[in-house]
Amino acid sequence: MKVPHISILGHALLGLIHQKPRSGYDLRKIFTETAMGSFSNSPGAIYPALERLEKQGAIAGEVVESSGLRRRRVFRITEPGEQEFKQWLSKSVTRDEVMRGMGELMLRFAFMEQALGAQAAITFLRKLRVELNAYVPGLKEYLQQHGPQMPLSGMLALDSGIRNYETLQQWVEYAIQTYQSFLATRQSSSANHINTNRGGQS
Amino acid sequence: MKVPHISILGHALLGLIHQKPRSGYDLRKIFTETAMGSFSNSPGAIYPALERLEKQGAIAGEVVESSGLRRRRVFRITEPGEQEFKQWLSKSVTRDEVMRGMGELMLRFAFMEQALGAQAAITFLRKLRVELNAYVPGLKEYLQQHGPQMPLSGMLALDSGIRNYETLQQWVEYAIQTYQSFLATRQSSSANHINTNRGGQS
DNA sequence: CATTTCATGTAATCGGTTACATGATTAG
DNA sequence: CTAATCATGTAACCGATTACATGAAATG
Repeated sequence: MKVPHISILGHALLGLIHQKPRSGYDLRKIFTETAMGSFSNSPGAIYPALERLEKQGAIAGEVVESSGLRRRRVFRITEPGEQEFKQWLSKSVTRDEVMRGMGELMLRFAFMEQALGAQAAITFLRKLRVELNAYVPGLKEYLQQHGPQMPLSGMLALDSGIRNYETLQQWVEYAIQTYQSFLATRQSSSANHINTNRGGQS
Repeated sequence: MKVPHISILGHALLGLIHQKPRSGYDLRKIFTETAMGSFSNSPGAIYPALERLEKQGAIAGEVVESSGLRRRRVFRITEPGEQEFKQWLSKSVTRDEVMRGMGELMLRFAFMEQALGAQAAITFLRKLRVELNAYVPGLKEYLQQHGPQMPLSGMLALDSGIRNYETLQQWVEYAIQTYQSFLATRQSSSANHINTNRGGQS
């Protein structure tokens, strides 16, 4: 009921549990073995985080004694948890978030399609494009003005950050196009015979 | 004397104070107004961090009553502090650091030239190049293998991360070349007139 | 004279790190 | 039988966030 605040790690866990029920050990493995390695895989981070989510009613754990293995607590997402998760995903892209680093934004995006659909992902990308276009020129201007008075390594470090944002701008264009042709392909099974799925959300 | 551990924020503060003596307010302004906006500018983060550094003997504060303004505590770096700072800068680039994100690595690099000289910066970049070249192919392979089974947004998010690393690889090449011609220019006040870049080392 | 800016702090809380503890099950 | 892996926890510590407090000097 009461969902006071959930950390980034908490939302990562929530998102993975939203995909399908998982145990703490499953989640740890994901953080150690997949590309989600930026999150802590330490039990001292994950188990307390799961406890908090459970206490908040966002997930529910059930002890499972599957075939020989040690008892596992498998968590599934609850209704309030799913609501909170979707609300988190629905948050608009702010300039501030873009400035402080893309970590949480990318996490949101990565979960977005499954939970909210492709259209939401496109909307997200469009807003991200707007914010990037508004933010990046100022960064470049800052480099041009202050660069010459900075030590070379400072200037280069700043340049690296700017290059990352420019790469991100290119990626956003690519991602939008990818999604649009993805949607086009989906709905163009109409023409004359198959019509695989008529009622995807538009 | 005892320097048990210093956080990233602590090292950022230490580096800025190493450049020249600064007050807490100066440091806060840097974090709010310059491109170092990824660090917390909140007094509840900075003043306690400064206290810790002072207690550890890495910096020393002196109250200054300059012309009309309110009293300020201006911190300067101490000998042990400078030693610790340079040791931190001298840490080698590890695969693990590269994987968990470039934040601290870039901070180190940004301060490196002033504190350790251009040669150290080049050495750092070369090691970073090695680690990137060792890490990135695995990421791309991971995407190729698992991408098709991932939701599109997950795949794109991973692609964004890979693009960032590729951009970083390009940046490293650029940065190495920039430093090499910088050094060449410096030492070429010998020949007879211009000789802009003779011998980058290969 | 009131508001803004300069400047430094403190207290509550919370989440992550590190390290340790435990016990069951499978593999060699 | 012993080691490795599966699996879940706990406790101490520490640092960051948030929000509040204070007070002096400059600005209008």
